[in-house]
Amino acid sequence: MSIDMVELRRRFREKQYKVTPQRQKILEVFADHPEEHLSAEDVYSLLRSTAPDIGLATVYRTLEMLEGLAFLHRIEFGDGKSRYELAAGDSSHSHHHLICLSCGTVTEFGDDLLETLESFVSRTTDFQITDHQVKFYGYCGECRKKSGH
Amino acid sequence: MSIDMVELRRRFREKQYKVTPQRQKILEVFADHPEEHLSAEDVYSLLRSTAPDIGLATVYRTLEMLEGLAFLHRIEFGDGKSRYELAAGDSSHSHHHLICLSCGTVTEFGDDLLETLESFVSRTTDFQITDHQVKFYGYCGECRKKSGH
DNA sequence: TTAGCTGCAAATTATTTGCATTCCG
DNA sequence: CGGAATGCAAATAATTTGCAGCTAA
Repeated sequence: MSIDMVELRRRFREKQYKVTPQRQKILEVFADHPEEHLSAEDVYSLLRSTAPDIGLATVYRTLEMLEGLAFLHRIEFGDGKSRYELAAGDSSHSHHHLICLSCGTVTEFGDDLLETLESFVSRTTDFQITDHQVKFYGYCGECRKKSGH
Repeated sequence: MSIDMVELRRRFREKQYKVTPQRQKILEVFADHPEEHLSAEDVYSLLRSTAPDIGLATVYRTLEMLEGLAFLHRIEFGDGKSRYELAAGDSSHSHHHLICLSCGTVTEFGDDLLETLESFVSRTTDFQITDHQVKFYGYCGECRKKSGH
């Protein structure tokens, strides 16, 4: 996956953010690791080889900013650290997470059945939904085989 | 809402946990604050008047234990602290959270449309789901009125 | 009696912030 | 040039842990 630099510059300019090499490198890390849920520390480690001079504080500041610009999605899996993933380009960002209670593995599950629920909520409340997040907890195939859950 | 002490003693005995006054007080706090999402610090503060000698560490340890026993549900709203709420007695624990991006208010939304999605996942993957968590982000009625989102 | 609890203080861990310096636009 | 952004180190904030003294079963 690669980053649309034109779109990036446009969105940055809008908020008068500067396009710095650090920010580009950080986004690249996500582009190079699709389907992964990276913590600030993860990103920092992954940058060690390519750009060893980027500070951890910069990573934190950049992640926060990129989330604000909707380039990244923040997810909390309950392990104490925030994790991020590249937001899908368009609207169909709908994928959910299956979290195994036994081994902790997180797998993706893409689907849009949730749209039904979303529109139902919109219809029955005065809440305007812009985004959603779903997590399923349970036992993955591997673990079920091993322990028979 | 009140706690079923018989059930509690039964579940505690199973894991040989002791029924201490501290643990009871902590559960009472949740019983006295339904529909709220309390952090460890919240619980600790609420106990100040009734049981000023309960330490914060005990609160943390108890919350973790009660989550393990499924007496409590843990939720992360992304504000840096874990929050807990009383798990509904039976299976119909299904209520979701509507999180306002503008004012931060979290409201409950009870529904079970999600069962459909859950059974679909079960059917199409080898993942056995035991629980789920849904969060909707958007703008609440109040804020929409004010800012016209 | 005794394994499990508790309170307290000290230790960790994730994240934030102050500030002098550097750099994009 | 000038306001933003960066790196580093120090500061916070949430949660965890070690330990000696308690207490439920």
